[in-house]
Amino acid sequence: MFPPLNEQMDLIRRGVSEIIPEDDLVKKLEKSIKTNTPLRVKLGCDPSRPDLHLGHSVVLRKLRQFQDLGHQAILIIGDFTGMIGDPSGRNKTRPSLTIEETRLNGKSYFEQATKILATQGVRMEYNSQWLAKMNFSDVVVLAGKYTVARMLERDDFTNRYKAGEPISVHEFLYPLAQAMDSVAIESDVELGGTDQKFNLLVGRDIQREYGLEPQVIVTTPLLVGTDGVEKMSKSYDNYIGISEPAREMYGKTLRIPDNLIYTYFELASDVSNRDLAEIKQQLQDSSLNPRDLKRKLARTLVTMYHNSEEAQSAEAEFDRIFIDKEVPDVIEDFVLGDGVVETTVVGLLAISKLASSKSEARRLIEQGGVSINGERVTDLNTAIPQAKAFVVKVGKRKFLRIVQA
RNA sequence: GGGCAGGUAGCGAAGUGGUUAAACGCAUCAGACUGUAAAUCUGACGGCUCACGCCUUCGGAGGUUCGAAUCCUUCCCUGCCCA
Repeated sequence: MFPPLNEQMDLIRRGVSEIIPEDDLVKKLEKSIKTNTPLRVKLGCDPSRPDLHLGHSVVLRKLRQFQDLGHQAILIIGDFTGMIGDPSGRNKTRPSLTIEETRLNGKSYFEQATKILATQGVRMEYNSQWLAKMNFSDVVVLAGKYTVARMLERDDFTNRYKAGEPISVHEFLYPLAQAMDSVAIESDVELGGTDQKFNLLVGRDIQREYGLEPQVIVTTPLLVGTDGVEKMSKSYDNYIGISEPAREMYGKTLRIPDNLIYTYFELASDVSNRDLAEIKQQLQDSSLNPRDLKRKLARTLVTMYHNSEEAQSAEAEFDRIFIDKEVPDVIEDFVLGDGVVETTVVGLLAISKLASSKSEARRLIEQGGVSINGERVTDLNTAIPQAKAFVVKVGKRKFLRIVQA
């Protein structure tokens, strides 16, 4: 039923940052093969941000590999923890979510995750199932199993503490709550990004405290965002969402810095190791224009999350707009109603939301960022054309067809 | 409980009575250059106005003053130290 140990280890090791401890994983796999029992592989999901991007895909793809090897994937939707808020400290007061919201987000998360996972084999659990049932004495007992000094080992806490930034007491409860998830489902392996290492390790300790065999932790590298600096994250707006339209996905991919090309192929795509080596070679000896590799990457990603026809069409569209400087084949319409009294382009940009205010609209025109039917608007007083329909372009890639009623 | 230091635009950070819509950096946006990218350069970066200008901002609320981000009162929040 299960592939041989070496084969499993080869696949699991690929593209991971750390396996802690690797020996234990070997033992667990051996036992799994011997007893013909799949390992329970856990991945925690934060339902407060239900939009998955390529950064999430790295660890999800790792989970998928475990599935492919015959193991049991368990997605934990952190609805309980999501209700309390986020401990990362970066987003100060994230509004607490209601049960309904977390459920909804959890569902959406699952739907997106199944673009990567093998749907039929996934088990999904909401952690409120067990966390919400704990009473205060349960929590006290749990909290008694860990020390403040050990909590402060976490990078995030240490840094904030040294920087004099606030750390709320309940934040210490997060790793513990997450650890209880591992206790509840008796996970054999827990996956996470490298930034989750501390939390995952706490899971081992707490499982041991509750008389369980500690889970093995497998961390995957954090994918750098399209800015080439920060980790990919929605709050930095440097992400490529896996549910984005093909054209968005294609365009965003083509805009990543060159030095990310290899990493994206390695962590976010399915290209074989041999192809990876070739790509690395081509990037090093410049035998191929990086642009061509980037186009290949973009096609690959769009194909993964959509299909090859969409990828072709996205590429054609991109060339049309940015190379041939033409108008996209599909442009959203904006209907100017009868009651609208706007007569200048400035007003038009503002009401059509192409600019956030009239001031910004003026700014855009002054800086040469606005054109109508391909002609750059240079005068702030330019009136709206009389034509029934015309195309307004703002910046490099915002288009809108204005239709006059 | 006591003492001290703070809360300024998306972020970081100047500014301690008028010439400050508020230096500077980052981020962002537009333009040039390119490969569409990076790097670089230029410009913009609260709102309303063609413009002179006007209006709203410096944790909240009051107050002093011709005039406050800057002074006073009070409330809220954060960090540090002492107990």
